[in-house]
Amino acid sequence: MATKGPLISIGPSVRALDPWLPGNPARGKPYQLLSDEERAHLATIASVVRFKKGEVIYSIGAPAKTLFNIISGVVKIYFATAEGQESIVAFLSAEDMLGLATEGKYTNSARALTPVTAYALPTMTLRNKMLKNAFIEYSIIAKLCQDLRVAQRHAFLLVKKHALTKLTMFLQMQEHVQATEEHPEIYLPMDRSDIADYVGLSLGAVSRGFGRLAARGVIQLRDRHHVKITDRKEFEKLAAE
Amino acid sequence: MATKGPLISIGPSVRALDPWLPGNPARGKPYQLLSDEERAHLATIASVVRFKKGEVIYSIGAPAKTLFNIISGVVKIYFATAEGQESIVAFLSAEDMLGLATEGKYTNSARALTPVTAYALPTMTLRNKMLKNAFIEYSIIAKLCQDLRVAQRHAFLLVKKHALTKLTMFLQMQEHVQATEEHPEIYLPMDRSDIADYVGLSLGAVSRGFGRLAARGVIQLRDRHHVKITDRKEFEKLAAE
DNA sequence: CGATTGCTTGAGGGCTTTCAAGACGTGTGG
DNA sequence: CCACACGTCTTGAAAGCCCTCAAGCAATCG
Repeated sequence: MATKGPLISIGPSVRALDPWLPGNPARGKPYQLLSDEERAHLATIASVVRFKKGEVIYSIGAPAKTLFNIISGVVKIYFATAEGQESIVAFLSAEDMLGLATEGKYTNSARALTPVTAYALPTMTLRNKMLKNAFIEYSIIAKLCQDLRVAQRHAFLLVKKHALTKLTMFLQMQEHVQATEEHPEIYLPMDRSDIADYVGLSLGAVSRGFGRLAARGVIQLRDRHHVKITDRKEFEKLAAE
Repeated sequence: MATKGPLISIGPSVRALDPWLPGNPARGKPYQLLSDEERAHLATIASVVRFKKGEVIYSIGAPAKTLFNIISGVVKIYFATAEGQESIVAFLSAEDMLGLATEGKYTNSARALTPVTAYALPTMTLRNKMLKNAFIEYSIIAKLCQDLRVAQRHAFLLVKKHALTKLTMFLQMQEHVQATEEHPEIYLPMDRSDIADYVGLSLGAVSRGFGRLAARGVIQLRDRHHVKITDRKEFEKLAAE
């Protein structure tokens, strides 16, 4: 975070892989698609907003006046059914965009899981900018392709039948997004209930699942939010079902 | 299909809802985002290709030299695990785009479920065109937002626990995409096995599920590929879980 | 018209879900 | 700083649903 501070302060950040260009500067890792000038340009129409832990950022159906670009913190995107059940679509963090809309209305809801700082971009201003600046658009296309792949992987996870497979795949995804390797511990900002809603299990099954993984020596739980993988071989095997 | 023929012959088609513009010419239905000139322009770099029923259109990991835009027919997009299990990501038909890639490699596989006709657009040419033409890009952004919403709805379906809920939601989605109302029958081009792979059930559970729905009088099966909803109330209730 | 593929239906087993009670942790107020 | 109270998590037992395996049946294709 601290190392990214100065970079992010330039303006909104869109980090992704180019859908079509083979090979890239960062050897397989998402990289910044916007130039410093473009980011500074976007910064002129953006404002910085903050949300407290647990605060609702926007609700499904509300007028989508704003597109958000996360600077720091973690956000969950979710659907809420009338019966109070909620299905979590994604967990987003720094450099992700949120505020997916259709015809000017948000198509899902968002809530801060930790204190969140973000750029708020007025959609209509942004839309006008985009229609004149192909580079900004291209970066958004790349990001959307990325989001689509993540969503497909999520669906792939949800199809799995065994709780341990779902959980290990979930941990894989979290580990992957926290690209800070050399840091052998995975941080889980969300609570058990959120994990359950994301992987499609009951709260109890998630709890039992972590317990079984720990008992087998596959993972180690420092506390409820910090996991370390202690048997990589078995871990990968479970994730591959 | 026949009615769309002449329109489509103009060139590639991108039909979607504008993410941010509230209200639209077609009152809530996806509409053509490209002008006739832009479509004709894209047609100059596109070629028309055909695939037989069951034919593989592209495979995961292969160089993504082509982006496809379906003219007619139905395609399934899927992941295949090493163990032969496959998870279906989406069913696509006329006016949809396929060929999602990352760094020049396809990130999933595609197969024709029916005979398919499509425009083939060379990705590198298209990429260059896009970086110069913001309107083409904007239409692709709108389409990607649409795809993302569909993917999220798919995930929402996959979380459901009961077979009947999954099946009725699936039928709802099919009914919705075949916007040809006044036509009280839903056409299912895919086989039971594909449905199973899409909704995350076993083949047997899908078969039993359709059987139970028919027995309850909720649906009526003319044959394996044609369903009619006979009890809308109960149908909606099941879909809402 | 025959053969292959896809679909239906059956029975048993396993895993997760539910429902519920108790342990843990955290945050607040005294 | 401690104690309490609330929310979160863990753990337990019974029940339900779907999965697996398998055999018989329909439908499609050559």
